[in-house]
Amino acid sequence: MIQSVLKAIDIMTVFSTEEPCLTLAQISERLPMPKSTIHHLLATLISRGFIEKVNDDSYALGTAIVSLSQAVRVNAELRDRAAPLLRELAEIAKESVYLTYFDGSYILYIYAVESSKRLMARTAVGEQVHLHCTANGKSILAALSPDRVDDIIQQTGMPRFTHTTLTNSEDLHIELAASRQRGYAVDREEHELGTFCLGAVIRNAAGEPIGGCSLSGADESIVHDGSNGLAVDLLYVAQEISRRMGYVPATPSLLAPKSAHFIHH
Amino acid sequence: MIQSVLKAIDIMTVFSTEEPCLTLAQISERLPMPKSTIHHLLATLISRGFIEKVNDDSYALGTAIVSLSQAVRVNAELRDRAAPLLRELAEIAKESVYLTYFDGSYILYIYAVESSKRLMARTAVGEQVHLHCTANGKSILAALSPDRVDDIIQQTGMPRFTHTTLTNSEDLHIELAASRQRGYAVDREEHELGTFCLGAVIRNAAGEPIGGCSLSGADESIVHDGSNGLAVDLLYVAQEISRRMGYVPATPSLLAPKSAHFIHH
DNA sequence: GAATGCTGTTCCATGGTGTCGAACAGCGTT
DNA sequence: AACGCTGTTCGACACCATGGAACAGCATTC
Repeated sequence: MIQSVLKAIDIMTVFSTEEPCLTLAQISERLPMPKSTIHHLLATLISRGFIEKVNDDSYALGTAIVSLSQAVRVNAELRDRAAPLLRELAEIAKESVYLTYFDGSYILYIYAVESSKRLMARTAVGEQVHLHCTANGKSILAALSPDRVDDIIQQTGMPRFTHTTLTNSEDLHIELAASRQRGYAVDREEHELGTFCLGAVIRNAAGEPIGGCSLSGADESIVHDGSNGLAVDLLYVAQEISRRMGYVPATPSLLAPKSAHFIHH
Repeated sequence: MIQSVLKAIDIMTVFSTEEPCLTLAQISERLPMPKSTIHHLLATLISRGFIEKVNDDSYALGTAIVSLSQAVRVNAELRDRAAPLLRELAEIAKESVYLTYFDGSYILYIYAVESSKRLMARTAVGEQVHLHCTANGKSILAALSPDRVDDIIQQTGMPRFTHTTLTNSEDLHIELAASRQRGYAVDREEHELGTFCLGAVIRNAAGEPIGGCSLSGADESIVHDGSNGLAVDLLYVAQEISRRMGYVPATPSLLAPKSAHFIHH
């Protein structure tokens, strides 16, 4: 463990969306390091564009980080294979589409096609979210063993976000059984009021769940069973992404996209 | 300059979209450091999620970088203010919309609403591109002094990407004059064959150009003057983003969105 | 207007620690 | 069984990161 590198990383992780700009004094009161040490590290990070100075008296994360994230493994291997399919799905559904990566305990949003109906300013890409409260997360949990599910919720907890959030293990397991039967998971404002989602799991060559994709809308109708063919299209896309990741289904599915718009790649 | 931090950064920047996974041996042959040093640094970066191991014998950039990029200044200050407007624009135009940040020499793509017409898998977000060959870049150059333009092209050069790329200063200055008159810039497959763009500049409170936004399509009709109201809508959006960044126009513009769909915020 | 509190920045001696060669271990190939 | 190739661990030396203290720039204050 190289201490100066750890310190440099600690400095970078002090910045947040809420506080993108910090002065040296603010950084030093959040970290147990003397100002001079922080100053040395900041100068080093500035030289490589990881930190930038704003207004001569405060610091912020620099653009080099945005460029770097292009080369992150999940972006190159998962996102870039999934993106064209997700854009098609978004167009057909006329709703926002999200792609997430499962890191073992949480999901990380790695791609979004955001419709104009989505009013929130901040894009979800880069956000880390619990599994129990999203369609994406529940589609992944439904693909894991019950023991594994219990391990994860013990580790991360099941915090409440809205009045519909599932907050105990029993309810979650019932919901996961329903998701397995349907083939996809549903989120009825469980993470965010005014957001309803359908989510489907994505698997790798070993058959393990590695992420999910979801359709997200502000209208409850999106989660009504069979009210439209959105779920079928979502499942087709998730299956096709899995196939591109090397997954070979045990029982070959004949699932075809409902929408005639789908180009077969 | 803390050397171990510089080395850690050098290691991270060895990874690319083309080679997201590298073995220790591959890293060491690209960098003038002994394997053991690289190994120590990798272990440190792994402990914070900046690097991850894949398949027990190779390394890749980890997901912590994706999360970090959420807190990068331009994302928090520019992207999050512009995103809702850009999503509306994309919906009205039915084309891809891009937001770029001007770092002084290049533009960096920081947000995209990608339409299903865009076939390329990789999203542009995170990519750094020259100014002279994109609508976004030219709208920024058109807002700078001729001297500043010359400085930039001397520094970065004017590499050719397609047969329509402008590759000499004279042509560029003529084109920039036309852009100034129109109020927006045009890219006729100058960066990528099959991609036509309209670009408009975004300014900060001091009136300086800080970036641009663009409409991008695969069809040449998008750049035909007045063939549709897309340019007007684009200019409205760019102006509104500038306003949100604190810009107060010297001569108050009465520019209103042509499209009746536009919600006035 | 001098003094005070705050910034960010620089200096410098000390000892902790990053460095790098060499040795080790785990595989697949020859 | 010996070899070449991985990634990994060890250890001693020299370097350099460290952090206190001093400096400088700038408002605010008395």
